[in-house]
Amino acid sequence: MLAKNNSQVQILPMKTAKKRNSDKKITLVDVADASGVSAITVSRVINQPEKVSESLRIQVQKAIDSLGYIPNQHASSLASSKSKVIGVAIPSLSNIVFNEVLRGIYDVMGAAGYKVLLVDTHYSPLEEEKMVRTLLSQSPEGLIITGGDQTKACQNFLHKARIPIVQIMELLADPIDMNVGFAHGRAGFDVVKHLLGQGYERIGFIGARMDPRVQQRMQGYKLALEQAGKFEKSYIVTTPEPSSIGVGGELFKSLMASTSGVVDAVFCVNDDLALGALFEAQRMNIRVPQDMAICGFNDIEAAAYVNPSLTSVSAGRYEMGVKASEMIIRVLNDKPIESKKVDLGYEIKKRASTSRL
Amino acid sequence: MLAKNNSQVQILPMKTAKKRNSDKKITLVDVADASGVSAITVSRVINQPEKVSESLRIQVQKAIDSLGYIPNQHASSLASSKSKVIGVAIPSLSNIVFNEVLRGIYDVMGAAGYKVLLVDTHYSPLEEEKMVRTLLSQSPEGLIITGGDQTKACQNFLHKARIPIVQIMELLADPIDMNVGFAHGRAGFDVVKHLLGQGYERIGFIGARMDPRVQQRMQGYKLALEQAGKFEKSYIVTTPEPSSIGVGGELFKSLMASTSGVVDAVFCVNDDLALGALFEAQRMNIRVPQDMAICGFNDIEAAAYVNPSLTSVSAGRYEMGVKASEMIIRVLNDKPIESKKVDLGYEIKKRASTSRL
DNA sequence: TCTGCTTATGATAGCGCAATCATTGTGCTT
DNA sequence: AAGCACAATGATTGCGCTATCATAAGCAGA
Repeated sequence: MLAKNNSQVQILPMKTAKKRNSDKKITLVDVADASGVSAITVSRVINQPEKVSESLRIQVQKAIDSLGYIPNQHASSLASSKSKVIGVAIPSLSNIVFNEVLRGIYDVMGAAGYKVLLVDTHYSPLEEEKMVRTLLSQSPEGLIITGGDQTKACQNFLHKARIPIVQIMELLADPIDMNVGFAHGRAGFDVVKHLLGQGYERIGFIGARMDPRVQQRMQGYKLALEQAGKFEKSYIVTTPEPSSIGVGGELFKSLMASTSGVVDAVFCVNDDLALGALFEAQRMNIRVPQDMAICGFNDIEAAAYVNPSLTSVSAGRYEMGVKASEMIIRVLNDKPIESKKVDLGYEIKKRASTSRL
Repeated sequence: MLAKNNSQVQILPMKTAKKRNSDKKITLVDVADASGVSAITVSRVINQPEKVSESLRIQVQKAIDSLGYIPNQHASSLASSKSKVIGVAIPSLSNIVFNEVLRGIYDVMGAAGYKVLLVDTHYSPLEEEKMVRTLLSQSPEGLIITGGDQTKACQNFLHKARIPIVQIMELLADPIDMNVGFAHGRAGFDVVKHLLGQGYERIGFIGARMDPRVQQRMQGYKLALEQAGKFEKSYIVTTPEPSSIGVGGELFKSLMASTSGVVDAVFCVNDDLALGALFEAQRMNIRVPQDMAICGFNDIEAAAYVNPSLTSVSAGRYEMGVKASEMIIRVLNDKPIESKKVDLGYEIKKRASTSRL
């Protein structure tokens, strides 16, 4: 640091130092200078190459490559008010259910040139409000959020944002904007009907986390059993903890204990719990499906392969991500969408674990 | 502050029109006007509240709330060259292994006020290069990327970025900056040693996707068997397809067929494959562990609960995300880090599926 | 009373880019 | 040859915010 005379004009120690003093960030103007054109032309080469003559385009591209120029998205977004960002809020990163949804979102959004800013709300509306603020501060062009459990303030922000928003997972009576999901309550109802149809009589319920979707499934379960005159409150075992295979096993044990083993079927609100129950049943030497039916939810891959294979409710989660993304993109491109509400439906995959007939 | 006749004191057209014409976006200046202070003061209330007197702070905060002001991060980042964004590149969203890592990253980064911009490279260095450009264009303050398989151009970009970068998952001889992972080769080696120690003699290998980490595990497998004089090329079955339980079952079947069933143990490069093999073995009436040992990798939750429980290699994936994040944050705060390379180690969880003794 | 110091607030400029409008050049029509 | 349309390129401006420096006000010590 010897020759710090003034600041600028100092001669570099070695003439050889041809390589750029690669310290400061390279900007559009640097590229423009290097290729002898104006800044705006460089901008065009990047964003609307068809508007620049081929010779210039190549010339500029060469400068871009050799300088290793990477555009500053913040400046670009600020100037153009286009961020190419889509915000996504999910309640849990660990819940594999959202993986599939995310895959759908990333596949479609990625292909359309959008970045995805993903936040985790930890199943908390307050956290969600905070996260939505974070998302909105990035001026996203669209938003995908989970469920309809937003705080009042959050709803306000969302309405004000004036961007396409899709609420996913469940069907909402009064969506903020668009909505893609399926009817969890009905699915729970149908599961019980299926179990009853297979001749099971005393159907238990195992739930964890108890988020709004899970509650809806439970309501469906309850309704079906009440209609059949077979509802028994003590057959329900739940925990606010996050669900897991381990928790499923524990809840199954405690259900068996508290009901003296009279229960002959369990509806588990997701496949983790169901696998836990199944494995635990095996350890307890309870035969599935002869003495005990077990039904899960989500139809994760293991359900089809475990022995006995596990009945579960399948609901195109990947498609949900795809659909939500497509709707946003259509709106952004001023194309019409068929409907603001999309019911993706579900299917009960009837497998060995509930098949006594 | 009185004499500001010029711009301030104008009377609103309608006394009644109290509610903002909520159309245009609300900016810092709007808040400043509404609360009768300068823009910079509003900025301070948001970013360095301790520098503003309490009375003003409250006054401004009130205006912020009532207007529903949300700062524009692009403008902020542009002006301050601080984005509060951390870029993360993983090779696959569907692979649950990365879920745990991501959780670690989100937990730490979220708590420290950083946003996470997550991209999926689909196990392709070319795709990764593109994605890294995308990440860099957001001027992230740090980067977490997977493995060491970057293209030359990508490495260039990364070096030029002059931000803290952590390469995760595997241990690298020559990391770009920092590195957190564990030795996959050694883990594969140790698995085979364990199987040999249990008296298994003809140890097969099942692999899918065959990314660099998987290759390393395979090398370890090979080395250990060669040292024992028991390596048999035909015992290796792999596919470039992504791994899944289904694929695991298929590969197991084809291994059994091609080796006429002489193999008495399989090392599966991950737990999906191992579960697939296990379930398939059950269907084929092959007794595990008596006639066949099965070992997985990653130690997903199911491994501990399935019957028989599955031996697997556990490797603190959540901790990997946490550690990588913490290192970046330390560097960003000019705090020293113990080492640029961190070996998180691994542990073979010895369970029933490989226990013949 | 003045100096000097600290704290609270403001004015100005500029971050890097694209929207907008202006300018130039080219070929075509009449 | 004049007029015109259109394509290719450039100059200027401002997006919304913060860094930087300037200013005002308050107060201790002499």
